[in-house]
Amino acid sequence: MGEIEFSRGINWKDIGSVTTEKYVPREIELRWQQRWEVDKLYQSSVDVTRQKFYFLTMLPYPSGDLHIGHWYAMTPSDARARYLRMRGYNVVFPIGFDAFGLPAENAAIKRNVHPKEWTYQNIENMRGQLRTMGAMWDWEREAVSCDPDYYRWSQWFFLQLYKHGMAYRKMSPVDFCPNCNTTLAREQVWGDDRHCERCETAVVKKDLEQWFFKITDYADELLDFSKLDWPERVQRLQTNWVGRSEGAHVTFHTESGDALEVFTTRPDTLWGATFMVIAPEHPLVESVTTDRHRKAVESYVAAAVRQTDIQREAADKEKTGVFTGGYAVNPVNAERIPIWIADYVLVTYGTGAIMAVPAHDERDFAFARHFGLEIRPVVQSEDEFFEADGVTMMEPNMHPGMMINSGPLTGTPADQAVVRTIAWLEERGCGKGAVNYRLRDWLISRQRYWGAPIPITYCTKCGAQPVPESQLPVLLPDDIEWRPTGESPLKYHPSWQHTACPTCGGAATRETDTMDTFMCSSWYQYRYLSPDYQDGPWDLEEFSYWMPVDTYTGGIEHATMHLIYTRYFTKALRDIGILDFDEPMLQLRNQGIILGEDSEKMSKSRGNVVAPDSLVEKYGADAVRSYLMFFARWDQGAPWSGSGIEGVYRWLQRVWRIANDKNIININASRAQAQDRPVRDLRRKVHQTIQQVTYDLENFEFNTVISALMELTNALNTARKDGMVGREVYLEGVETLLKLMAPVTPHISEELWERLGRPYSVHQQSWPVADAEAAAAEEITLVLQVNGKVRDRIVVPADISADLAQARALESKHVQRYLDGQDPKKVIYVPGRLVNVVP
RNA sequence: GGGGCAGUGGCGGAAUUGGCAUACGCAGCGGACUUAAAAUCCGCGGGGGAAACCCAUGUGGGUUCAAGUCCCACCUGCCCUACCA
Repeated sequence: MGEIEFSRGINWKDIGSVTTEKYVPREIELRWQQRWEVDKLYQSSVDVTRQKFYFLTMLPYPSGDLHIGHWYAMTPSDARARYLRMRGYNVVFPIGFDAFGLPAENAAIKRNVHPKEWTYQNIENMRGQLRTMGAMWDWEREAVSCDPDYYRWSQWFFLQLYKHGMAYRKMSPVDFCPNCNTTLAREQVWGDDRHCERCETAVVKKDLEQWFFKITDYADELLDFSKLDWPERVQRLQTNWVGRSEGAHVTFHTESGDALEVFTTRPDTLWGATFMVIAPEHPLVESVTTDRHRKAVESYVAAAVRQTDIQREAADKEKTGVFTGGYAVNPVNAERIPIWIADYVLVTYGTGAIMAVPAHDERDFAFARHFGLEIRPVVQSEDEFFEADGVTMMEPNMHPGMMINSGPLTGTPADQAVVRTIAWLEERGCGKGAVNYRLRDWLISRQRYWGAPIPITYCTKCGAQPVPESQLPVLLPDDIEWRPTGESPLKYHPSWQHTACPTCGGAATRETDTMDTFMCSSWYQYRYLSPDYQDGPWDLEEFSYWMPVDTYTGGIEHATMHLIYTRYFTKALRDIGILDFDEPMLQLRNQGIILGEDSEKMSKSRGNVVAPDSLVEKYGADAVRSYLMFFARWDQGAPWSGSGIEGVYRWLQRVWRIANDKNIININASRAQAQDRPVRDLRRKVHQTIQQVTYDLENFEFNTVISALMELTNALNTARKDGMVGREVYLEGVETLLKLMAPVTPHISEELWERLGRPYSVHQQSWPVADAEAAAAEEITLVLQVNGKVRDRIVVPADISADLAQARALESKHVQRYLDGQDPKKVIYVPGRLVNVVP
């Protein structure tokens, strides 16, 4: 190891031009981080004379360790926030923790550490790790969702929703994760095997009394993205999630007179309904079933309910079902059609009952063939020359066509079929146009301890009663035993749930379920602005100045969870009158995912996890930050490369050298001596780089920010060696480079800025403005093509006229060779780029 | 089954409005410095060919003076969704 020491010694002796010490990132980074903090450099405050900018990145969950993915999400966002600050905006860039949730409780069960202790320890640890990034967080605004000061307002919002009829309790079949021992929202159940978003265990259905928010009231409004600059992909995911479909509600009647309503998108096929199917859980199962069929029906229903969704929804599963013995009457033609029960009809969608039109629906067709039911075509497609026939048809006809066999509507052309049928139904009062959504109300009850208690009490006399606002927060008790029973541990606390009814004062019990953590993260962007405010969820002065969020960044995995909930939440608060805008976050951008070096998803079990802490230790935060911006398109992500980071580290060392080099002082004495051409070339590069970096930061194209900065560094390095540009111009270049680097690599920029003797702080400088004249090329290389193929290149003045450019092109020997002495048929001139000669 | 995104050197990627394909970097090769190595610096770098040139952006067509970029079909990979009436 002594050899290394020795080699370091040689370094300074041999390279005469280097007269300063080496770049030791950790040393300068720690020093500047402390200085910025002492100076409160990044503390933001309301200033109505300035244009505000609220820049937000999704708040982290305090898992205990800052992952490289956090860095990837946060440092480019920080760079852009810093850039906007230099552009003169009053920027707020807050941070906090989404601190309630299952992992804390699982740690408690596994390692016998209190969830609270586990969470706060992790937060403390992550605060330290976050500080190493050198981001411009305003720590004064930090909010932690498990603080009573925070969840008090989560509970308060619950009460507001409750009072306005937007929160309700209902018994319903819900998704339950047997591993996490809690119910889940529809949004937290993923994949074709219907697994828990967190632990990947297959969910089961349970009938439970649960609390819901009426997000479905906002289904249509959630489809409106006109006020938002959000990625198409997120818009599409949310649109599909809401799943709006237009059609009609049609009321059939059972023979005993019960109304049996169905939803259909194809009312025009009503005359082709040959049977009905209701879900096994449908309320009419009991009454439509005849005694003769009761036994078969009961066993089918019991089996269906026992099955998981996975089994029921297996795509290639053969259709199953059972006849009830009952019949319904088709309102359009008074026909008597049999009522079946089948699990392909879902009780949770539409009305839980369908009219089956096997001639024009794949599922109904398969079912009808399987059970030998009638198939009656009622639509004849224009391109079908054969007679539609239910006995011979091989597959249902899904194509548009003219209505046939449809009584009074026979002959209606395809483009009017649906509209006219609905009008006809409405006239007769047996149906009406309707819209149905896939979206379901947001289930917020969780049978877990580590969450905000739902502020409701149950009184034997008065029923469910909201906890009075003056009694908030309903505190979580600390002394608790964790038993994964499928019920909230709060239920087993000896005294906590017993309380007095707020209405009659009699004995009452508290709701023991806690709230979904997505409730806490639906409004954190508001609390950040005044986290210590006691008289309301926020300080109106801060709120009205900063809101809404101008730019929001985070992962796309939240498209149909957090991002849909927080939009809903804002709209609900607007309608209650608590705030006055429609959307919480105006611009959204998503980062991609970093994979391990083996191109696999990073995981401890694969052993391919990249630890940011050790990278920072080795290369410094600035190198890690710039590498994360450089190595991939930010919105796409890529596999990590351990050797790649060496490249940006080398770049920073080169910057260090060119800015520190004491020869700067001697780089030719004056502008007079400096050579005109190299001066103009260097200045052009400097101003082109300003244009490029500005454009790229505006557009979230961080990888090309770094390559542009590298190119400028290379140009400065060449200029330094050639020694032909003069001190003044060289320094203009170095200073501009440092300012352009400041958002990306805040520490080294600040250090070198100071070493150049410039006034503190580089982060308080204004963003360089490109001089368009300096950036403009004087000479351009004109590409000469014949028939679109490059044959020659000539250097011409940038402002060359079209005529002259074409003339010069035709003079070229290489062009003439292809012309064979003939006049060209056509000559195309693209100014500043090329001449294409077509012979 | 349905929908979407992507495919460019050995690798990550660039090409902003249809106009020089491969910027920037990694890895590699050659050189300088060194007793040697590391570090650093300089240079080379899609494939074929002696050269003129030819061929290359997943494959095959098309539009155009000109296509990585636009259109059609297909292949591969990834993501979302899934009996949604």
